[in-house]
Amino acid sequence: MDFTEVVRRPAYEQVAEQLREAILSGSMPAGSELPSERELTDSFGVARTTVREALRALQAQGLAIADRPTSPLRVARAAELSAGPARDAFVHLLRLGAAPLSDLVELRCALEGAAVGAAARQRRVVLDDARAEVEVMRGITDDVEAFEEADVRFHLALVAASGNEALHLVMLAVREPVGVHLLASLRALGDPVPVLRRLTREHAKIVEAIEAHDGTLAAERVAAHIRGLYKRSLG
Amino acid sequence: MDFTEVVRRPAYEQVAEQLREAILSGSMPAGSELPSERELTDSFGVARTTVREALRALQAQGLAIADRPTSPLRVARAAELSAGPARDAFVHLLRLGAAPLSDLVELRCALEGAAVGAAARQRRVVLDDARAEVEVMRGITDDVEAFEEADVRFHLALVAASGNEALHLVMLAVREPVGVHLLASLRALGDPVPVLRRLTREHAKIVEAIEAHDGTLAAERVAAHIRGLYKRSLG
DNA sequence: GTCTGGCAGCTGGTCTGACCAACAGGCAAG
DNA sequence: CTTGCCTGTTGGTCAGACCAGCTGCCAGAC
Repeated sequence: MDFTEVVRRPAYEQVAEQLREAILSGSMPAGSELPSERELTDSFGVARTTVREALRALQAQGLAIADRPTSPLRVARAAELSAGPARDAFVHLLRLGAAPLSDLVELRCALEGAAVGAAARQRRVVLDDARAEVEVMRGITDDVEAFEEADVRFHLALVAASGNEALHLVMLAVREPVGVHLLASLRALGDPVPVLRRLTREHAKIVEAIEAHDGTLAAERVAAHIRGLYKRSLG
Repeated sequence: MDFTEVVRRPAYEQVAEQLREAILSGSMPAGSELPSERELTDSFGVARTTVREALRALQAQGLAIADRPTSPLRVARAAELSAGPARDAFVHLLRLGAAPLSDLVELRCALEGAAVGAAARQRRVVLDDARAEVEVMRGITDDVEAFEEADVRFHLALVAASGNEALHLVMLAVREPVGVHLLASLRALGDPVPVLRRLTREHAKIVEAIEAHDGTLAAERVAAHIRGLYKRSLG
């Protein structure tokens, strides 16, 4: 006889599973409201506490969203999913992974290199946001905090221009821990002005390469730019 | 007067937030057990139902894990995060249509390209695992399932050879959602034998390039290999 | 001595029933 | 037509209870 191990799945998990499948399969349209907790209690034949635990799980995964507290949950739309918990998953991953800064920088180079390559391949690239941030940076002289913020927006705009949501997601997650170190490096500079000027020029050059649809050149420039940024931190 | 909107955060969310921060900050080491629900009830001064809702959220995010049902929760390890919620995030993204498969393939190219590049730069590369998998694939004729499994191990070995933990973690998450489509493509083949042969040769060529410390060539070969794999799926 | 059985005290899983605050709608008095 | 109240619904929270499964201890049987 070969017996098979007994499986015990908690009720809240089964409830969550069914709801999850209903959402992902599209039988509950994005944006529509979920049934009230008391209704679900009847539908599944479990107590409200059980239903609530299932809902908390769905909420944490970003498949269900509460616009305001105390308002009924809605099925998440695609865009909301990537903006919220999906990004958190990678933020948590990188924080718990405790990867050294050099690894994160390497990862960032790979992501952004691929992003600008993809952006350059597009027939019509939307780079308005990126260009706008370059202008912002041109207007900054020695305010490293403001510069760093513009820098974040610039690089995210680059990745957004690629139109690749997966790249964008991971980029969002990796940008944060790495940005902290950048800011520290900039702050440690005696005279930040020439450095900020140089970085701004590099940004402009990257945009130029993408506009010229030269993906290889753009990728090279991005990689050089990023590695240069963290050279000091990495020693 | 400029008033600021009143913020109301549910108790379960605040409990989850505190626990999450404790986990991510490392004050609860990975693998260690969380306090029992009744202890947390006392610590936070809330009812057990509230604590449980917070725990369900952490569990859904993958930060807390129950080995068996009815066993106390433990703090997750990084690898478990990439295998769990981060992977699910991609799966949900795909199913909800927030990102096409081609985006994930593109991401995978970027990650693996960077990985083999980094591996080639190392003075002494450890490619034994990758080579072993190539041998396994050489021994397979038409068993696509076994081939796919060896393929997974091969590509993970490549990324592991780069020594970059961040790349590895993200790769773990993206590999499976993408692998499902690969398997479907292979199954759809009338005669898989010549295809598997070709893929095996490509794998061997990639290993060769890394051993020759030619990162550029290795990256090119990896990218071509991966894109070729999914050409059918992408149409 | 070792092994067995059973008890006691944990844990998580679930339920019941209750109360409150916030919101939406209807309805009546101004 | 507005104001204001009343009511029913929703989510948020609580207290208390019970069960099932696990763990460790200890006494009795061999």
